[in-house]
Amino acid sequence: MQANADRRNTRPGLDEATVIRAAADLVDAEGLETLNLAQLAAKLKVKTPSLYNHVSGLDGVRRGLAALGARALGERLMRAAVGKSGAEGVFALANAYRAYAKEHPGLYAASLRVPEPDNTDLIAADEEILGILRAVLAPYHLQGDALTHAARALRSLAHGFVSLELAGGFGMPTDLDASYRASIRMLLTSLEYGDWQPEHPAE
Amino acid sequence: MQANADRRNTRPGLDEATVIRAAADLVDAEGLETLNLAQLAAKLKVKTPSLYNHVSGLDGVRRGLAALGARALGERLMRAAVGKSGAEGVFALANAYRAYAKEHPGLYAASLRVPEPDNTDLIAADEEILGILRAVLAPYHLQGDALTHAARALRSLAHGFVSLELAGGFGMPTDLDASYRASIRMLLTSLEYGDWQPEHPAE
DNA sequence: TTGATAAACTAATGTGATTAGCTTATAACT
DNA sequence: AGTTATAAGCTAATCACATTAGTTTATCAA
Repeated sequence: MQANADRRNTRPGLDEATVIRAAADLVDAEGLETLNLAQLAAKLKVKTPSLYNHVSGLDGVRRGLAALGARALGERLMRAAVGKSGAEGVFALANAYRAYAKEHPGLYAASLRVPEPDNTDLIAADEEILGILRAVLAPYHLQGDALTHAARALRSLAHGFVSLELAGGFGMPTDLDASYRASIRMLLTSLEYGDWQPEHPAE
Repeated sequence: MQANADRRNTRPGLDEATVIRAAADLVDAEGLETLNLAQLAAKLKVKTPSLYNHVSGLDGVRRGLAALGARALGERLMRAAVGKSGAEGVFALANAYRAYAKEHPGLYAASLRVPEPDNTDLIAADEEILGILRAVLAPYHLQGDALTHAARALRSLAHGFVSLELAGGFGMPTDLDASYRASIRMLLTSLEYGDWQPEHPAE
């Protein structure tokens, strides 16, 4: 029973994590939409039905990708933001967000699906991302719901920019790095200026 | 030749616009991902292969949806922004953007695909949207690339917020309308404050 | 009335997901 | 060492859907 606690399985067998990781490589290289089990099985040197021993079909793979993608993004943001505060922290966060999405476009897209209530991994990872944003914004001493509003604005801006960039939605050739920097700076200016809140903090 | 100019065709025949419109209804009701030709054909009381007389398969439908969606969004924005300027115009635009995306989630999502160079309708519609944004931001007298940066920031914020909202990406229950309003106001505050530009306008 | 055209249809093919049921390597236990 | 249960793999079959080929037929122009 507990004999297997300290030993690697010698069978060339797969497990769920391996399948999901392989799928992640595929979607980053080929796109999320064209993901299919035949290609995934071939990459793992296995026949398609064998995958069902480890994941619940194609949708199970997608659920796993969502959780993995959100977790990886969270780790990346955490690493970028640790030890930084204020404007420096916000810029570091925003740059890490964009860099991650561009390095892992398929996995990033996969993480944006509506979370099923039973996908607790995904939900937890989403909450951690939100927590990091809030932590970086903490120095601005936002009152009440203002911190939530600001965190949502920052996430929306980062996600929206990257998502439009990847979708080719910015027609013009004007430098995208400069636009992103400027966009983040606009948000920061408001936070520093402090006068954007409708219901002004009581005191 | 010109005998048909003033008369409706009595055959129950379809045309491309009718097919795309029916597809638009479907994707708004059922989602973009699950769109399929069998369902679309059934809705039009026709067998699946008959659709190929009017559109180039499923991908042709998707291309048509992208163009229709972008055009409809542009019209909506235009109607919302006409006659308004400054902060009022920006809010009207942002609210119209969000309302449109929530009323037509499938069509909105369809409009975000990477535009093929030959999809001139889509490209033109995208440019018109950008033009409306720039027009509404004109009163802020932004110099050089700053107008482009601001337009991109506004689009990114609106798209990002709505897209995350539709994807269930905001876990918390805090009022979404208030967050959206606050996010837009942050952008506006920067525009009015004016001090967010790195390369400050020369004069 | 007749012939051309376009739009519909049926039939067939291919890809991909999924399920059922069989086979066998591995690990636990004698 | 031998036995057995389990889990992981496999083949075969089914179903849904997209797409193409080839046929039929309604409409329009002569």
